[in-house]
Amino acid sequence: MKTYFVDVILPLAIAGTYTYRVPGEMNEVLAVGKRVVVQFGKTRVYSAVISKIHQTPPDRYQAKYLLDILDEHPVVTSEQLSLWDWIASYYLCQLGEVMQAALPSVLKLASETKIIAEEGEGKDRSQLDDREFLVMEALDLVPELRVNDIIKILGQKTILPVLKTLLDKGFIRISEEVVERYKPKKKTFVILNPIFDEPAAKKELLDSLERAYKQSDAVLSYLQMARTQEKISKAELLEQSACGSSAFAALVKKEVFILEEKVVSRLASPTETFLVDVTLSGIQQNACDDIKVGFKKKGISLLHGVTASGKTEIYIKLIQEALDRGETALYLLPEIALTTQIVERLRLHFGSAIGAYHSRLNENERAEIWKKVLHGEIKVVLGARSSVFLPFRNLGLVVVDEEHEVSYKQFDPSPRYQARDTAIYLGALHRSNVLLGSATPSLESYYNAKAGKYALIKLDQRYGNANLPDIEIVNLKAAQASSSVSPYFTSTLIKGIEQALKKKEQVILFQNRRGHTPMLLCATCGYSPRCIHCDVSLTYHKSSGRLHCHYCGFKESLIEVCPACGSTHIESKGFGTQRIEEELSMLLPEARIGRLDLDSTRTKNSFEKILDDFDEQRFDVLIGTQMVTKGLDFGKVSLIGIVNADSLINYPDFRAFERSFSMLAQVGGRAGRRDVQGKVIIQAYATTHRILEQVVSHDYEAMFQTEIVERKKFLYPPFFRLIRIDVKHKDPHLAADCAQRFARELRVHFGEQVLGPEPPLVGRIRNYYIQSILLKFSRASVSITKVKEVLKQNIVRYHLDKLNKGSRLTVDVDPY
DNA sequence: AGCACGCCGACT
DNA sequence: GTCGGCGTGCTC
Repeated sequence: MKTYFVDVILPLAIAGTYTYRVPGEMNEVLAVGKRVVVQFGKTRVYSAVISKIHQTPPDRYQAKYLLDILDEHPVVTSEQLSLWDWIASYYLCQLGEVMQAALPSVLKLASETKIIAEEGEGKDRSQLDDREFLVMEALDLVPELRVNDIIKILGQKTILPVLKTLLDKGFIRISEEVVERYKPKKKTFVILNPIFDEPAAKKELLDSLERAYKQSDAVLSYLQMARTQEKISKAELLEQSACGSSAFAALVKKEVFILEEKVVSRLASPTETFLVDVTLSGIQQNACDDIKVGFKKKGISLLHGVTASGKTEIYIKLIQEALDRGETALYLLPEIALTTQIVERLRLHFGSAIGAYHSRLNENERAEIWKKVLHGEIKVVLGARSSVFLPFRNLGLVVVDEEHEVSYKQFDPSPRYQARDTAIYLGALHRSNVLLGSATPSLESYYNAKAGKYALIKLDQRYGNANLPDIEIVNLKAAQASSSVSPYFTSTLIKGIEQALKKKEQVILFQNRRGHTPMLLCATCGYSPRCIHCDVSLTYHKSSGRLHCHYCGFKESLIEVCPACGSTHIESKGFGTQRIEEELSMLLPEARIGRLDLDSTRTKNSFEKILDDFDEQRFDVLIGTQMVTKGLDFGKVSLIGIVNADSLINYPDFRAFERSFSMLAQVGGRAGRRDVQGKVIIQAYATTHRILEQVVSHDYEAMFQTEIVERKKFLYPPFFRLIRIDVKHKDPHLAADCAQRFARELRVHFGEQVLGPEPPLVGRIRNYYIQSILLKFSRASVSITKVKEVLKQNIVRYHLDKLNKGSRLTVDVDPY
């Protein structure tokens, strides 16, 4: 018999794979992509994924045996394993971290250590001490104990020495059991015993129940329900009839009803496929044809279509065509754009073939989607960032909508992957077509398209010929004048809101800052309250009446008196959505106002609730952060107000102008859909800023041309690749020392391409001081694979150096 | 990531 | 003295 070994990926942030020996009896069922149970270290048991099967025994150590194989069929496909490999090497992270991000945690398993009394009665317990005796006594009562139970019994935390001696003396046994946490949801269904099928038998039954009112009602309700539905669940029947659970139990005992347990789906019951044919307008059809030509020529097409130009219909058409060819499709959207609106719209076309995958699903729902995609029951995935990790088969089309969205980049935790770029790689793996879509493409993608890497398709007419909104810029200086009613609102914006309300139209106000007052400042000494864990000033939140840190969540009560100088003269600087809401309700008391930001959408369905209420005009003005910019389609919005555009433009980041343009263009696009001519009012101090001018003239091309020149001049993407390395330490000096040393080390290889270290904008988060090193490599002249190889070696060496202990390194490839 | 091992302060 | 604190190093 052959002896096999397997390399497995563990769900840990550990370098490389680990090799285990396969017990002969498992040889037959071995397969790459199956989950296995392995012991790792002395006590821990994990579920790992087989990445390779071979016959080479490791020479440096004795491999442990696999404990078990969990799956009958692989749950991870070979394409997924290739994708994991690519992510780990491209984004410089561990395979195990990718696995963590990819697999729903239900498919990873929990190990539970159980303690069982060793067989063999009558052992002499007199040699045991009190603690050991207590454990044994507890084991007399229950067959097994878990570590946590023993901690409770003994009332102390370190119980392992106790267990160890018990183990050595042969009193107990330890069983590591891996528990599969995914439990299919089961429902109990009721069937009337077939012996009552005949009408005569039914009558007899009901007669016999004449005196049992509740029981007869249950039967009658059942018969009525059976007319309209195929299956009747116990819960439904009990709800419909006057029958209580004891009366019901009696019927079951008499075998009038027969119970049946069935596995049901946790996912909302899908409506059947409608197969509504999408009819595209002539312009849409042309774009669609061009996209397909682009697929043939380049494999990737970029659809640059202005807001409301009907991109979604084109996506639906292309997805339908992929399905007709027997292929599957992935439709990626940013998290906040994934509303029930869009899911329902696609469900109308694709019925049960569609599955939505996003952060609001619970773990069991995720696992269910995973399995359905794997088995081909779901053919279209509509999902956020992490849906690139699903086990697609025969993937024919990948659509990345709003491809410019920065939220496609995961920042924390590792893997710090860019889902758009990962989707492109995924597409290449499956040889599927990739379509990127946006009203304001990222400079990177647009540059790639212009350079001939992607096909470029434009759609510059709004659907149904709706006009582009009229954009006006007003100077905030006017609001600062003494005669003004408010420092935040110009009279132009206030009048605009009043007019819209008069016409029963709706208004969206955009302020890219949550909270109430971002900064409090003592007018006497200049003191401002800061977070005790991070280097940021605290934001006042009116709802809680406290000061919040937006980085670590720290909260502190509001100060009335300056703790530094005792002055009571404390001024507020800056303003967030809460302040705008407050101010507006004073200026226009009759307006009904709603707010959409991270704070108002904390609870499960609040996001959808606010949007629904707004859509049904239960309030007139929606104030929000960038959440309001995403793919929402409200027919009655005629005015969009940007409360302060400077805060966007002045953000210290090389993408600030690009991001400002797309945000403003996107918010603006919410105005005047369908039949209303939209208006956008932008308030700013820097009214002549070129970005604002480009927004007014809806001139993406001009924005692209000016920005791309800057990017080239200052060595930024798309011409240069960036890698950001953060060195973190609890001690500020050691953070600086470690970073300096590492930068010096890197300069040996990369010279001038290494910038820094320097403290980032927020120099301390959660009590860790940060120093950033930035690497810039020319795309044209540097092999990034080689760079990453060298970088990897240096990172390994960094961790070996004793001088660096206590510090942490994070690497962010293509940072945003 | 855990968890053992090891070395140090503060209490039954 | 031991308990339990955290720092360090290893896991096929």
